[in-house]
Amino acid sequence: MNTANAIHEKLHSLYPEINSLLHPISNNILESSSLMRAPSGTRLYREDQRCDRFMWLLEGSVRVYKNSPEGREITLYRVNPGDVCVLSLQSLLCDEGFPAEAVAETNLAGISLMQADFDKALDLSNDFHRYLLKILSQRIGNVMRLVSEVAFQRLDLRLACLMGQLFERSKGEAIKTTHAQLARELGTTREMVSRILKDLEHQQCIRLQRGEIHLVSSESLDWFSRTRVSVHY
Amino acid sequence: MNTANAIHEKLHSLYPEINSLLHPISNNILESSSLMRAPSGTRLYREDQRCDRFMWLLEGSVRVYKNSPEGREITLYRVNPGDVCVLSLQSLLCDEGFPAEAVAETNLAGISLMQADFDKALDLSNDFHRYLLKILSQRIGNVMRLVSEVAFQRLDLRLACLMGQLFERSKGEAIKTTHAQLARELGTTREMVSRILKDLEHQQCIRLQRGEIHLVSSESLDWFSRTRVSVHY
DNA sequence: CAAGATATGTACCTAAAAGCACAGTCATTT
DNA sequence: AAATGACTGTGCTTTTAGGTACATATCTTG
Repeated sequence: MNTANAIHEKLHSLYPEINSLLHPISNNILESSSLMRAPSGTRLYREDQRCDRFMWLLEGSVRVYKNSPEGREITLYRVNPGDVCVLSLQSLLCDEGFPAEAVAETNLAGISLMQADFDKALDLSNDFHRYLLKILSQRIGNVMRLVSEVAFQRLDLRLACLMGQLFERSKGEAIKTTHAQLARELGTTREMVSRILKDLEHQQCIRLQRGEIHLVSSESLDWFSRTRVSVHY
Repeated sequence: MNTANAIHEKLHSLYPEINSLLHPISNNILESSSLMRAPSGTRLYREDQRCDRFMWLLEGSVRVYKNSPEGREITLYRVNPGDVCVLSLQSLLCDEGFPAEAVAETNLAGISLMQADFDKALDLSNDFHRYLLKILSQRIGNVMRLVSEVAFQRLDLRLACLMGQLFERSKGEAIKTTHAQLARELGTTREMVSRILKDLEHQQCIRLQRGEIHLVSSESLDWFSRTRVSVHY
């Protein structure tokens, strides 16, 4: 396939750290792969849908979440560049449909393999399936952490922790998001988020503006989220 | 190792369905494996502990759960015969400790491999690592379902659903358990379970006795738990 | 059987989360 | 600048879950 070289280069430039891992198999994989692109907002999977392709994300970010009957949502995790899409794996390996929904948060680029090619790649390289096992294991650990957070942690702590992570990511720059978006992360309602944020503002942790949240005191914010473990992002 | 044949026979007699899967590798694996036994109640892993062995369960059942700071617990899933211990995998593959606790609910028997032997087995058989990928994928799907249940479902529904599964298992025979045990399944308190059960008794779904719960009307019970998906057991 | 230990029932209270209703506020488009 | 739509703030109510504190019941074991 004539795009193989381009993909190859992209992969290697973006993820030097997995170069060595991929090296022995990349040529074989890429020969039968194709570059996929999808615009921001694309619904990649719906609940219980089957899927017949294996996806390896190169660029962008995918949000994987669950819906509630009442119309709420909770984010389970994100797929970031270098990550394999755990969900497509499940669909390929088990005979079950998809256990969640997935949507592109940004424009995406990725490698896509047909089932047969995926099988071939899997058999070709020990490093490749070892990589998959590792990704899956990590994911499972994170989802298990999420269970215990949802079951045992108060909402204000979970929100404070989430913001702590976002601020860490942005290096203290203002977070650009809405209350409704944060609610969809945590599986709660917009009102609850508004209330808690207002509270945190009164406590001099943050400053609120339409569409963004500014960090005022990371110490005060940490006061809440300490003892918490990373799940989101 | 001289126990290899015994293990081999046990494996094949207990799990004829995975015979074909194991066949090409079982001899290689079993040569370096050892049969492990543990009495009911053994704590197999503690949170954040590392582990250096790969476990394959032959007999018994392991409960994997999380603790809350307030002393509550929630069951994440169970490891049943034929299942590989996902947790030990994570510990072996990632550099992280264990994300949960695990305890033997019954007497256990299983195959145990040292890290090096596990690696060898992994490289030897495509079927073996494919099997692992499948188990991990299924597990992840179940844990994701659990997240959405905990986040979105009312406690009485979750409890009714859990009992529905237990009664299905027991074919309608009385469930032998205590309210406190059920609370530990669901991540709630004993009092809540007592209250909800009493409620269900008043609604002619069940009949309560010390240490056991009798099914009165599976229809009434289903009235609650319909639309739910299996997570426990 | 007496004495623990374990299991259950429940009245009462508090707190967390959600739901509702609506009033503002800001930004973009026409 | 008026209109529209997205976003935010908040008072009020209700629901759900949890916590306390006992009372009672049932098992087990010496």
